[in-house]
Amino acid sequence: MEKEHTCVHTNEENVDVVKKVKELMPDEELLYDVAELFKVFGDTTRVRIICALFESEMCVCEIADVLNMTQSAISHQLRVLKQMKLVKYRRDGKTIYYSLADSHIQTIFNQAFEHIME
Amino acid sequence: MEKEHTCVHTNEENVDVVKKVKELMPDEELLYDVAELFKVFGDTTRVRIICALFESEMCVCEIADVLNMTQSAISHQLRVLKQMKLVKYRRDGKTIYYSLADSHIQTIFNQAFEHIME
DNA sequence: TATACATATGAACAGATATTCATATGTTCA
DNA sequence: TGAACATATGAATATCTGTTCATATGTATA
Repeated sequence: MEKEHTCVHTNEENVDVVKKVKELMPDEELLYDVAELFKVFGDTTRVRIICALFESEMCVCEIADVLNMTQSAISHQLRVLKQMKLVKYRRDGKTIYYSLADSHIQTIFNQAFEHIME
Repeated sequence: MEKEHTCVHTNEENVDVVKKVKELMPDEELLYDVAELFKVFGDTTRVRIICALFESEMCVCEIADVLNMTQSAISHQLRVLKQMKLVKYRRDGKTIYYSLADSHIQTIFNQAFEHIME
């Protein structure tokens, strides 16, 4: 059984609008994943890490230096970025170099910058 | 005075990398604003609202119906979207119709979908 | 193999945030 | 003007999340 409508409005002619939009909505799972992805972008530290990596691949301690933050804090955030497949890494001796994994990221950020500029 | 370096690494030849990236980083304020914008996208309810509005302008109660949520919850989130200038609205009698304010939003979401699809 | 270096991780605390409930504001129409 | 409808909002609560601190893991070198 359906939940009752929130207003009279949707009980009349516009029922089809609601119905149509419901049908056109992407899968719940995809919507959830999108929100999860943006959640990762929704933190100043991670945004700064990503913007730093736009310029050059770097090791954890270099990133920490650029952002003037703790190695631990950076490492925790890199883990999040790694889980989301937003960064990749390569090992060179003791050092691990991180870089961006995906070209979509740049596009997304550019659009975000443009939205803010307006 | 500068904070000490996190590792030996950055005390040697790569100091310039750190220095160069530091210079190229966007302003702190812009980075903060970007994070704030993505924070807004980082919630399932708001993502669902936005995706619903991709299809058609709707009033608050219609959105509530589409998402099967409380009018109050939707109204709170619309306020957030309004503050970020992501939605605009028009009044028609008692009813207020919301729609998306910006074409960048669609681009950002499309790129996000593409990233997830991979 | 012992030591130093680079990175990762677990637990804990503090701060942020989404929903609910109750109610206020604003609009239409009889 | 009063009743009904549509939307907005304040306070409270429960949940989530980022940093710190301590420490563990992994690698190179003397």
